[in-house]
Amino acid sequence: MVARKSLKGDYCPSARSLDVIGDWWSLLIVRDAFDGLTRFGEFQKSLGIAKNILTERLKTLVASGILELVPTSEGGARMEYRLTAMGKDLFPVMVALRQFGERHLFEPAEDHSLLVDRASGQPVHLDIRAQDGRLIGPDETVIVRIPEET
Amino acid sequence: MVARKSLKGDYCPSARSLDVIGDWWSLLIVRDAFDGLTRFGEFQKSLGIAKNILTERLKTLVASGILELVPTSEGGARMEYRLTAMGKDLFPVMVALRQFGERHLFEPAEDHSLLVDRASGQPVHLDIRAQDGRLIGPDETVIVRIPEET
DNA sequence: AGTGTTGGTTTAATAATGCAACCAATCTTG
DNA sequence: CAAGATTGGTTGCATTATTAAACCAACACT
Repeated sequence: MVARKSLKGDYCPSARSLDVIGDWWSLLIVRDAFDGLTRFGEFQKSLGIAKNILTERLKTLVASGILELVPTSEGGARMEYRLTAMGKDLFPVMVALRQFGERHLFEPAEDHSLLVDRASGQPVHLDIRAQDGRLIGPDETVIVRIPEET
Repeated sequence: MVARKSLKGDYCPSARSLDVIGDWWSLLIVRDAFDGLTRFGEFQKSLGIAKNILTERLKTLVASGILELVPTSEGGARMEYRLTAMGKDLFPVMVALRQFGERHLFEPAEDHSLLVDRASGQPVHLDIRAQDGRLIGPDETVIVRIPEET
């Protein structure tokens, strides 16, 4: 595996994230995991992914600490894939992707799914704010380099 | 291009988003665009991507409405790639990816970059809230199916 | 007018992906 | 508890995507 450039060493946090979950299938697997799927066969059926590819993706997701392989809750010898705490931290990524899709990738008359607060049934909101609570857009931000403290 | 399954028809908004920007390079190009890069050569140099692939990715990003090709600000005959309004709506996705990376993909002593509010110099926050302002995690949400209204 | 830069295209080699067949271990049913 | 079905893969081959390098036309600069 020489070809595809690895971003592991990149100082940009987004690039590192993409290095881990930036391929075509990984985020779809994670989405299904958020939807409650846990078994190899469930992912395979839901995504229509080739089984060897699924095997490899699950393996790297486990190796990255996003999924873990635990004994199934029914107590059998079979295993299931579950989101770790780190995996659950991908929630904002999923919500952001979902909201972008909702906003731009559906026809007005087309039906789609919606993410709602279980308690109230109302849609959830994602926003980016400054420390003082102001809503912030891309033009009001800068990227600064934090040097390691020695 | 027959092989890779298209998710265009999927009812899940996240899947549709991934269909548009879910390949390996597109989000990195978008990240660079947020960082102010506009020219073919700038992207190519920044990413180290093969030029033919960059050509194709830029073409599809333009076709999807995320980038647009406009005459360069200096007035020459050359063109530059700029984020559209739709493209700028990917900001939350970039911020979410960045924060995931900051949290999980750097050693404590390693230096990295940080996204800050230009006005205050303080880091920006991304949160997911219910309508009443409560912070919401993955387990407090459900996905509901909105049927098209007829 | 000549030279370098920009923004590509083309070609050939290599890597990733898909697909179908196969297989061992588990689970279910009689 | 044996027989068949299901689960969770692995293997090999065909197809597709990506890369690297060479090439090229249009512009910009002097």
